[in-house]
Amino acid sequence: MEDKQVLIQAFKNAKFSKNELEKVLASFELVHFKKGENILLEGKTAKEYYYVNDGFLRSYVTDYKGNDITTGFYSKGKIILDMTSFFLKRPSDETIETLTNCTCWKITFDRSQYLFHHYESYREAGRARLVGAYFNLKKRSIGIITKTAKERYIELLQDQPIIIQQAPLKQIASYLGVTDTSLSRIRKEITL
Amino acid sequence: MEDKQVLIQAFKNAKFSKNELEKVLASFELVHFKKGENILLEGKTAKEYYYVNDGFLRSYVTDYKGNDITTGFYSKGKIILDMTSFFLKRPSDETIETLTNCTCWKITFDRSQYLFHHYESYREAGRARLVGAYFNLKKRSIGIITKTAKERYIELLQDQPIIIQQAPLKQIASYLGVTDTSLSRIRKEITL
DNA sequence: TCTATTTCTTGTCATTTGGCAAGATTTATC
DNA sequence: GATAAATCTTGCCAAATGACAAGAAATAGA
Repeated sequence: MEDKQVLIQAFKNAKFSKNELEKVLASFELVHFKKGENILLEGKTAKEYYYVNDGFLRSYVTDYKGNDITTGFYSKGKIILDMTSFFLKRPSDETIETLTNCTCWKITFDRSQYLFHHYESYREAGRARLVGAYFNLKKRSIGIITKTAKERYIELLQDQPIIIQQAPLKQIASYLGVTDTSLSRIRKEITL
Repeated sequence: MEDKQVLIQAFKNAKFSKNELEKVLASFELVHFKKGENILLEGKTAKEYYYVNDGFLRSYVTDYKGNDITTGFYSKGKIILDMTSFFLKRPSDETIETLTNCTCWKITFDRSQYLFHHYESYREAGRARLVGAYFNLKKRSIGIITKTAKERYIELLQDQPIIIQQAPLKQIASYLGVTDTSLSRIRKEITL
């Protein structure tokens, strides 16, 4: 049974009429992914975006030394959208992979674009989401500058414990901007 | 004489009709600031945004230790827009100050909002700008994680020499995420 | 021009974090 | 359940960066 609770929640702040909300919800299609699949590959252009219905995913980039840096984790209700690739139609610089079996609500660029230009509420919601993503990223980069690795880890533990629980240490480490060795020591120190 | 070259340049990729472009350009007003003025203050809500016509500015936040962290520098042609405050109507967490006498093209929220909802090209341009800002910020935070302070400094020197030339060392240092002491040493090392 | 103030440099030393490698532990596969 | 593979921990030492303070240099005001 398709329960669109995740989507309803995602748009709960948008000021849609009943009819508009239905049009928006009807624009999403449920898709399944197996653990280990890439739902977006570096170099490909994103032609859709998703909301996580169930499962756990991450996005990462490969730096000039060949290391992969995790740029985000996504759990139920989170949006999966490589904005740069999706909106600017450029090859993505990141890969998005499933860490578990997943189901996601998918919407295509064309459909999203249609909604964006025809429904004021949809574009307000979209803009707010974009701005929110920018805000979070800014907060995170200031954190990298002003806080120690330990402080950042504790903050992540408090704000998004699901990441600590589900993701492997190495991926959490690169997400926090430390080596896995260091993160292992930080963990030890904290649980003492 | 009011030469709107800066604005024309800023919207050069937008697909405006001649009439639309004129409407957009007419929405901006030239304002003057003296060196040392705050054009946005932490805690206040941004009710307008700007394009720099002439001069040099920076934005900064104050971290939990009381240090100010420079989050951006703005020279001719650059947009000055605290997105979070402007779009979400929230008190700003940053202050924007002029580092020289400045002239800027100003547009109000209400006017921008009008254009956004009435002109498809304006909202496409706005979205592209937002996505571009997100992309730059992401690139910068990945840089903080993967590169040494020296590498980041060299990169800044190549990409935006105007910042190195115009801003005081301490502000560049916090922008790069290092102490002023370290940056001073990095400079020395490079010019050897 | 002459102070006063701010900015920048430099020395010394401490702290944080990284790099590498070995071993322990957990997880996957047959 | 046994083996292989991946993940995590730990020890050792090196490199990067920070903290503090003193002095030099540049800049701003009077």
